[in-house]
Amino acid sequence: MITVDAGDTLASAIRRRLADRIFNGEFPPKSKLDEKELAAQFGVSRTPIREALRQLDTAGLVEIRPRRGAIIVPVDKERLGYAFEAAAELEALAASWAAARATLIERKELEKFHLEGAQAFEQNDPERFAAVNRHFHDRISELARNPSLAEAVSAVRVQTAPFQKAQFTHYENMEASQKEHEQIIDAISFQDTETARRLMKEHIIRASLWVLEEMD
Amino acid sequence: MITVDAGDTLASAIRRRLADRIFNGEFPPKSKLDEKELAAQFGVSRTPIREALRQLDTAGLVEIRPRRGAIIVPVDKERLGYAFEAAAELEALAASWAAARATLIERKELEKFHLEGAQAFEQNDPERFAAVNRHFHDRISELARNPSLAEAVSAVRVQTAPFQKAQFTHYENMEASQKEHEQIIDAISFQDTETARRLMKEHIIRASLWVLEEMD
DNA sequence: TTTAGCAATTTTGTATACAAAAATAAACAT
DNA sequence: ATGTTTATTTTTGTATACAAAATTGCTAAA
Repeated sequence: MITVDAGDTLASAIRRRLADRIFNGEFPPKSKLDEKELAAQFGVSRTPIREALRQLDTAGLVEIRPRRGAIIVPVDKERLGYAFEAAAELEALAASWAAARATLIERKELEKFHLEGAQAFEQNDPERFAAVNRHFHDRISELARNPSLAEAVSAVRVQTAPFQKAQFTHYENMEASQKEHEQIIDAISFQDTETARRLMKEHIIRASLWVLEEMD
Repeated sequence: MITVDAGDTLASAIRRRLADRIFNGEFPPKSKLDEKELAAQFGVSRTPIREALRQLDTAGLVEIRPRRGAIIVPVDKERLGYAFEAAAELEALAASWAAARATLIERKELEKFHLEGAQAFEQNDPERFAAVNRHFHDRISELARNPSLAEAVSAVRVQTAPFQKAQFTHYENMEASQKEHEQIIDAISFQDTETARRLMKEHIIRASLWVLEEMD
């Protein structure tokens, strides 16, 4: 049974819950999302389930084919490669704009993420490191001060998100990622837009290669 | 009354129809989309209308606030500026990738758009010129050979599309746009990725300035 | 054993019904 | 006239009902 706080609807609460579960990789790709089953699971009728599924469809998280129901969108290696390639460019752009547009205080505050990452790294806590990593990238999208770009970045990340979790189980990856974050923060701090752009692009491509490597 | 061809659903047909009408600026910003009224208009029940509206919401074309209905998303000048800024970068990226990745034949076929544009220009047909313009940009997104980038481009264009129609009513704009297209096609033809990128960025920024100028 | 065809079952898509919140109108006081 | 409270109407959100397509399972023929 799902509960919904005032001023919100069942459908949107369910949409968020489902999105979270999909991000966490709870549903294997191609697995079917049965409306009646989900309705029973959430303790509601099919109506809000259907509305949630339709929204997840246009958001790119599930795929609905007419009269054949919704399935978790199957992201094959090729498609994932495209998503990473695009993400590298978009986030690189965000980093360069962040370097140019964030205030000195905001740039300084990025150090916070570096410190939190260092902690997670020292405690060898990949779960937490992944969370810090996500927040770091989100923050840079914000600091780029362009909502349209931020939306584009997060739309692309929808594709890659379910796969990024695993990459930090390798100790070396956490270490390398942490170092790269430090350099990126430096570039942004000193408003070195071109270096920020280049480092972010390299950073994401490197992470992409790790993820794709795992998929063989 | 709406008709729906086999293998499709009312909801998705309605979604497309509504999207078209919104793109064409048929609904003024902030105008309310009444479910019952739309249902009567299309000759269907509220159910497919609601599903269509929810999808248009996540696509960014309308805004639904809980229990207060759907309105045409009000794109103010500031928001539009952000969208154009992002569009310039994304389409510039697409142009550079198209220059690098399209086949010789595909690159040659871009001339077709230039010819069609020239016709529309000579006949002083802004409507048709705008259509050719759209197809030209779409084609370049395709030739960039990255579906994720193509999606990002079209998502951003959702914001700007309703405003782009007007820009070619000015004869000079058509002329300038046509010349710029020619240069961009040349750069792509010769796989000059950096020139393609720069020209496309300038091209879109110039068009953006025209549109924003009109809004005072 | 496999495959083709058909009936039964399940699942989706749409319509309708009803409950609850929001918008509107009406009555009243200031 | 203006503003405030209450009653009425309208609109949205969710549940349920029903029709139609898709899936499943069965039977029988090759």
